[in-house]
Amino acid sequence: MLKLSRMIDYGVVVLSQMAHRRHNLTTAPELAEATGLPAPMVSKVLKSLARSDLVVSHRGVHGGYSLSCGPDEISVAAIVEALEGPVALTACVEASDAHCQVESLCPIRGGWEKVNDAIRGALEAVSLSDLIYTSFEDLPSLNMETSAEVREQV
Amino acid sequence: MLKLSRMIDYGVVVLSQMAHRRHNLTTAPELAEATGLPAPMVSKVLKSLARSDLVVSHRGVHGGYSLSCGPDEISVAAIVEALEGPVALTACVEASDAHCQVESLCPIRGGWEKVNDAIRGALEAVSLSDLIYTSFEDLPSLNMETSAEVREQV
DNA sequence: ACAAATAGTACCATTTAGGTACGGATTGGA
DNA sequence: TCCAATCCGTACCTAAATGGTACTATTTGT
Repeated sequence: MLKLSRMIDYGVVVLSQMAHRRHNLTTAPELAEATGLPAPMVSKVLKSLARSDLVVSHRGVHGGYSLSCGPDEISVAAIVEALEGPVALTACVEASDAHCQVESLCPIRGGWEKVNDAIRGALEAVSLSDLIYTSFEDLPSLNMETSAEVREQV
Repeated sequence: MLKLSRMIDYGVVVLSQMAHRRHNLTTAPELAEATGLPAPMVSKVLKSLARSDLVVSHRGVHGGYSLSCGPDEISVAAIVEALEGPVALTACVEASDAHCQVESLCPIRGGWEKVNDAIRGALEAVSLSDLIYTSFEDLPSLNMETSAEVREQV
């Protein structure tokens, strides 16, 4: 579970890159170049981030994007919400409604809220800078195979 | 994000149903009938749950399934792991490896571990009984439309 | 021996996500 | 005034994951 979409992955990478150039306007192609991600994807991600005001866009000839605030003020929850909508879990099984009433015990109803809150809290507690400033040393170099595996069953 | 799969949804519903009949052996068809879920799905879910020892299976004529322990001992994390594998988030973007080194700043690497831990902790903190024993009153009745919507952008 | 149950596997169909392409809008400069 | 660089929005396509079904084998009580 929790296979977070590539969009979020991209989003974090891009935002991290921007954090290094804070307050410097950077264009989408530049960020694509710097991160090695496909340019259209970077563009797409930045648009979404701009819609949620995590980054500020400047149109026109010398336009570009810049972070709207410091990386410690951006929570992972905010990034996720910008790119995939509100953080929440499914509520109840579709067909179960009728049976909940008839059988008098589809006991779930709203119980997921607790899980939602727990997860939302967890994501809000981690900031972009938490992700960035992690020990760079002693981390195994990832190659395409391993990271693909890790991505599995997430 | 966090659109939890229907398998997990089913799993929780089935486990909840079983919790009401604790220590009573119940067959997969019975559970399907009681929950209103498609029988093959219930069967599938139970098989997975049995593989992870969340339920105990008894084969043969008067066989069936029963919970292996109390609903307060089953965490949501355990259910998720039984049905979808280990709880973890993607590590890094595939193509970024080369660039991480070359550009010297794909700063993420392992930063996700913090998020993983936070989420895993959140899921482990909520038990099946937490999901079950929630105020039944004053919960809006869900119909197929609304629950489908809720499921969106989870 | 038979029937009721779980176990396992393979398979299909639909949805969703990743990714691309294109045309429009905005702005600064030649 | 026009052009070029940039962001914006939408639509579209392909590929993979998911939801769901079917079938066969295995176990076990009567």
